[in-house]
Amino acid sequence: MAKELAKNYDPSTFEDRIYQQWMEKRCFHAEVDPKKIPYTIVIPPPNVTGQLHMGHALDETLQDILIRWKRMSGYSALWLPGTDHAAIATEAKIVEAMRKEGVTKDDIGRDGFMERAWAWKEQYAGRIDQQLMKLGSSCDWERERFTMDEGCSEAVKEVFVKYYEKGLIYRGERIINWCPHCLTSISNAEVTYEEQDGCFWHLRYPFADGSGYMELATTRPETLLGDTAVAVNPKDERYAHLVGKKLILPLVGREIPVVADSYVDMEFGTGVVKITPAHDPNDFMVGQRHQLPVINVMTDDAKITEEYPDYAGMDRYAARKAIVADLEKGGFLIKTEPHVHNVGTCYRCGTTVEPRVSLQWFVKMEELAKPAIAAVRSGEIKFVPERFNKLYFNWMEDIRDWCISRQLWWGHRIPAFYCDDCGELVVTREDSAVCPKCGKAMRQDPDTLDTWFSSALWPFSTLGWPQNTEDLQYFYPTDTLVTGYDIITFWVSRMIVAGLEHMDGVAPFKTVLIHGLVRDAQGRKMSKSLGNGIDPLEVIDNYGADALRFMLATGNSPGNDMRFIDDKVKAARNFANKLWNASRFVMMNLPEDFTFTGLPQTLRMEDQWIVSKFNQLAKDVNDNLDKFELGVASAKLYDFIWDVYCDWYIELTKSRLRAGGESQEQAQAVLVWVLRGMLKLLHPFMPFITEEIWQVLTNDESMIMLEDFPVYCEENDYTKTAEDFEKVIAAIKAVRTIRTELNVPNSAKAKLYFETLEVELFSSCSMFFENLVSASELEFGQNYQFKNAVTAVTDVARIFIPMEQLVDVEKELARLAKEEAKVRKDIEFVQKKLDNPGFCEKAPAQLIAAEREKLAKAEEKLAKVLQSIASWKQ
RNA sequence: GGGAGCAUAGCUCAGCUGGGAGAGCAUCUGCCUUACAAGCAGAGGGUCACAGGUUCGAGCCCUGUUGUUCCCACCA
Repeated sequence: MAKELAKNYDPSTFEDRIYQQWMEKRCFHAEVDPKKIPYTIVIPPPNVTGQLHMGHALDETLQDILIRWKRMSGYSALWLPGTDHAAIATEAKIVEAMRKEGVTKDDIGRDGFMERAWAWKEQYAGRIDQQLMKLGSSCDWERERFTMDEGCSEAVKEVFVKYYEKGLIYRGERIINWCPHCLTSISNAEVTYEEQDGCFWHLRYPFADGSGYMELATTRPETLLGDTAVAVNPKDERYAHLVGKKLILPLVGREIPVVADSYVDMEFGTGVVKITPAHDPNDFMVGQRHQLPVINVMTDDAKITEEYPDYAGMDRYAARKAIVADLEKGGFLIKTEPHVHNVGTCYRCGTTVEPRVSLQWFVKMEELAKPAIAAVRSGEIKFVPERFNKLYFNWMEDIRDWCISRQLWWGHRIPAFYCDDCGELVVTREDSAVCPKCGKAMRQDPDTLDTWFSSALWPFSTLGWPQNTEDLQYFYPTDTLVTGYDIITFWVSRMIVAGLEHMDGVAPFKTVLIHGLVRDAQGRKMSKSLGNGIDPLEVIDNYGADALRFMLATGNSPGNDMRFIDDKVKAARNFANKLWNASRFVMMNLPEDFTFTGLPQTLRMEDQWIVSKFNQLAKDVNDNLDKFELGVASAKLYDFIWDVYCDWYIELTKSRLRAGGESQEQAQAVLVWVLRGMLKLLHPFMPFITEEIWQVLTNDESMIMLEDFPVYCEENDYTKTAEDFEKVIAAIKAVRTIRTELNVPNSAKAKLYFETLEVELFSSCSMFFENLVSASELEFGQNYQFKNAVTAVTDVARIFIPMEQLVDVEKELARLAKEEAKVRKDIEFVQKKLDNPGFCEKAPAQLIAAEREKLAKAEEKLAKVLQSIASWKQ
């Protein structure tokens, strides 16, 4: 062989080189694998919160495994990378433009905005690229450049205008969280709730007709100024007769109605709620349902407006005091009691958030959601695992209109223009607009769109839509989406909606593979504030990309969270090391001029056994990948490579490799055949090491990445021989156990005496007993009578190992007694089952037959054990 | 308050449509057996959270309980 594997497995010596080769040979590009059957995979956008480094590694790994598998299986696999590469690019462009115009962060009024934006651009995006590379992700780089193009913005404008023209987008009032200190709106995620001590003021609101009053309680008496109704539950019999009556609002004197709304909790307080649509999100919704006026009583900095001279200019807390005092004076206050409640505060300055009505853009979701629900219900789109359907349906069936405007400085700007003179509104694809009424230049809406608005378009916007490109026609719909369950509602559902709406009712993908989150060793979410995030690049430096990939793919099931535990990566690295050394062993035992020509014409029993086992493995791996059971597939590979190939087959061939002649050549060919197959099956999971070994092993221009993926094939099925050979393995194990238990050193050879009907089988395998259990010789006979021999018993054989000097009679009898008890327990168990008439009547015939066979075997074994015991007692 | 997940060996987790509980790590015992001590050969270790139910048969299906995590909505 011209090349050799290094003595030690050190991924850092070849991972970068291998990746460069993939790039140079353009393995990631479509032309390598002509468009036969499209198979595209989607990747989720990197979340801008920037906490999911390891989450990314998981996404990328799972996708890449599927892609490599599909590609090797003869499909054209393509990975369209994340949208927010585009978002990040957009952000950076905006920042750049602002810099040019001399806009500073003071002008923007946002903490560290510039810094953050640039940090993302320069570090975050860059790190993602680095990570993709180090993980060996088979991303199509040319396509990625495309997503970073302006095409996305065009798609966004197109969709916005289309929705608007169809009446699916509207501008409306909505309650948002407003920070009176920072003078900005803040998103729900930026509100932190904390428990605060407050009061519960019980008030009475008199009826307009003077017929008494209604009692209610509030924690925010100052909002009374904006009350426009009082609500009770429609089922509440206490108040049913009062619905529709008018009340006089204390201190203000305004007439307000009593309305019935199911939002009211009958059990809580008096069951009566004052409704202040302008200053409470729930009240706002009640107000909408009952067409109540919205009366804003506060200014931007949370002071009472001019409309209420008595309190004008007072801070909300000062106003609260004044109003409570006035209520008491007027006899409207019944009582005050202490009350602890959750109050939203601004995460930045800690100021209590004031809900505030403002004009926002919305997408009407109800109609759009219907086909999206149907697509999942009909099975056109499948969630894996299926239980995530529920999450999706819960969200979609209870959907609210989607507020898409954000008061942020980055992102796609809303393509709406206002005329400052006449108030005219124009929505257009153009970058500027002139007022159609007064001909003046119009002002663009300063708000930007929710990130998910553009992300929702991702499956087609990245393919060139709204142009009807060749790529779009060919690659839409994509095939599989791989993402975490935490963004099903944000992203997945909206992609489905947008896909159906804009692509003639064709859903954007067929399968959504949902994975869990990667948590830290204590099971906590990785987060910046906790500082418990683990950097995948560091892990790769320590253990190699293959180890990280394998660890992420194995040992967990779809949709469940996993903990990141260093020892698990170490175990994966050890596995890689095992494969490395096994490969090295095989290559060391090949002649200089070895050429691989497939399996030899004739196969010995152990060859048929391994070939048959491998055949089954190929089937299992494919089947499980088909079901997206990546964890099962990788576990099967692990077991086969470590236990079957390394610990058994290689050991079995060692003597043949020394023997020379035909047997040696056969063994070499089979070793290489199985090794090549294993490497291919493992390649999606551990791309670097398999590629490196492959190239050294084949020593030609081929790349494993472009090889065909092994599949089950009929002619490699030797189930019968394999079963026979398992009997030999069982016997070897039995002898081994005994020798180890008795602490017999390997150097102590002993003759083995077999009592069995399978003389031919065992005698043909005598070599294995010599090599693996230090047998000096095998002898076959009947009714052996040994005074000082231990007995290894299997279903089909009794094997005597005479070693007088080493054997303690008492101990051996104890051991045999234990064995007897075990077998008897087995027999009893099966017997009980077979004695049960219900079992025999109702269980499948196949199972009953299997149980009978089991019983027969156990009884045979028992007889053998008893025989041994008897011989000792003589 | 609504919904969902999880509960299996000391630890981390598998266990696919119900047919005698598995892996890795850790522990114990032997091995430097010429690919591998990041290894080899063995061993011990589980009332599958608890209580009922369905079934010939339940870790798996149903009901309830407890603990735990997450998502959504948040109490005037």
